[in-house]
Amino acid sequence: MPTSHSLYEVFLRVARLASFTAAASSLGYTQSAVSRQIQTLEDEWGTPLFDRLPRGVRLTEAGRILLPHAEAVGERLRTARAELDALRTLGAGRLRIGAISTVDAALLPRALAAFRARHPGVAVTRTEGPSAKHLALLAAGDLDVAVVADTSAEPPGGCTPHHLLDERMYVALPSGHRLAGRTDVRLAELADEEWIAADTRPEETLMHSALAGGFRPRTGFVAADWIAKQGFVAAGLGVTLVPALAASSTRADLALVPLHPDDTPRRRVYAATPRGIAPSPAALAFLALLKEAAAGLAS
Amino acid sequence: MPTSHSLYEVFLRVARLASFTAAASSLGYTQSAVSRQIQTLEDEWGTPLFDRLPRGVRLTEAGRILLPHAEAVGERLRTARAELDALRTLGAGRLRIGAISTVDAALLPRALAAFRARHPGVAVTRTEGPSAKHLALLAAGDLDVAVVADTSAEPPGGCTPHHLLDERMYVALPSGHRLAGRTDVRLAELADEEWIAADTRPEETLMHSALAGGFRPRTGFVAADWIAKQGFVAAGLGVTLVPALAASSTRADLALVPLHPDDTPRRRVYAATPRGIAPSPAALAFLALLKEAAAGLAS
DNA sequence: GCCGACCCATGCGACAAGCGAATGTCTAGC
DNA sequence: GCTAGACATTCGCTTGTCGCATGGGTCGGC
Repeated sequence: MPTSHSLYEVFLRVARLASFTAAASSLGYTQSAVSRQIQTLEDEWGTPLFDRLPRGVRLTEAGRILLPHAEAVGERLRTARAELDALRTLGAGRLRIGAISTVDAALLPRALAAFRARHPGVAVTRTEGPSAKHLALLAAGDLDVAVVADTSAEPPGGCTPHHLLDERMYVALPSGHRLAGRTDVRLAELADEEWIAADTRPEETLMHSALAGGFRPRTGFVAADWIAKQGFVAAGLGVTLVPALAASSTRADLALVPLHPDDTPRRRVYAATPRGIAPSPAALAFLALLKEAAAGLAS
Repeated sequence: MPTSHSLYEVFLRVARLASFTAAASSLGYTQSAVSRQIQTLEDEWGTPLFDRLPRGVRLTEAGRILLPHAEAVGERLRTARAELDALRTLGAGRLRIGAISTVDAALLPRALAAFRARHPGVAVTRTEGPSAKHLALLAAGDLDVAVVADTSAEPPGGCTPHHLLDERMYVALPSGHRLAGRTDVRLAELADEEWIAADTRPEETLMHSALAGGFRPRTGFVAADWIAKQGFVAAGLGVTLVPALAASSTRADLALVPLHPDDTPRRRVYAATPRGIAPSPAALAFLALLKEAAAGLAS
């Protein structure tokens, strides 16, 4: 409720105390102020609300009709205040998260578990998909937080990035591959391989950061799904890139060889929030937990 | 609803139109006024309610929470307005009537019937009893209209009188009484009779206006109820006064002889309303119907 | 790539509303 | 009749609110 009492609060107090003077001192006003506030209210409603008696006031018929409505209004505003307080203290509200699938291995579940434990009142929804789609949803206001990686060189237009971690990249090879035992590998050594990628255009895939070095992969099969990619590689149909976050959840019959650090920059994984508008309390809290989880994974 | 739009109406309009500028022109304000009104509201609630976008505004989480409450408040006030309008046009409200029993013969029923026919929405309650009791109820605010007669000399303190009619008085005699056939009768001729009255003190009874002439009645049996009085008179136990309004509902074995006009002033029957406070619309309408009914009876 | 259109925020001056203090008016009770 | 209590009213003054004009920012067209 507003700190300066509304006309209806004054009305309710006067009705309860049956006196302008008592209501005034009870609300910290002078009697003349209350007198004029009630008069204002009576002008607004076009009818007297109180009978003025020599020993105080009494509700008129019209005032008696208005009374329950004024009480209901006050009650409504009090309820709204309570709900907004709950929102502020993360006892209520909603949080719409979008994330790319590779962060689902450990980063996102960890942050989500912590968030739900601390703020069970917040309704969390989560969507999965590529980075570009989530950034678009974010800009349209249909998402509160997006956890994405810079796959293409696009800067986060319309979004504020919050860096989480840089992850190195691995190459997934069939277990019998000639390079399977290496401690690291250069892209040049893989120039003859066929690559399993999510898109025919390498700019749209995990390869994009490698393109700067002049490397042009030969795209073989196209598979967006993670399981499918692994299947193709295991069957000896090609090789593919694996970000570090997904390394722990690769099938056992694949060999993961780290890419040489000079060949490709680490992939930046970050959370994005809409730019220009203040993140909700829930989004801020979730961001903090994400950074915590990222720090835990990096160590 | 107030003619100057409340902050909540502005809030609702902005939420609906998703634009300060559109809401402003829609409400007859300038954009800056709406901007600052929303800002005031946000200060009051301690949280932003709208995200400012380049192409308008959008509700924040907090605004989305507040929205249904603001709508409910507006709806409540609209309902209250409708009910007060109904009260003004006599489509609702209540009317508490008090009346002495003699007006129940014709005056009150006639007015009541007309009132209920015209204003069926008004809840009418009615109490019966002596004039003094009703005037007290009126002053205490427990009655809207009292239909009374000036039995004792008391002036209507704290009440505004509305004259209805002056009625002449009759003497009720046993049918075999020596004066039963007269066209009128003087009090002096009844000096030896025993009087049936509502009280041992003649000042409190119908006799009071006759006391001014020096007449001192001999009070016999005391009976407040009208049926009882008639019974005593019919049994030859005394005589009693009958006001004109009750004349038509006397039992057939009594003789009614008009009192000589010089002996007693006509009894004033009037409706009283609380003094100093405005009568409700229902009370005013009922007063008018009472006067109509009184005029009809007088003719 | 620059410019104009659109939208919201803000500074400014003017006006009106709201406040407190003091005074007036009415009623009840002694 | 006079005092006490309660609401109405008057008077200055503070405060808030409005309209107008301006500034900052983004989006779309040339």
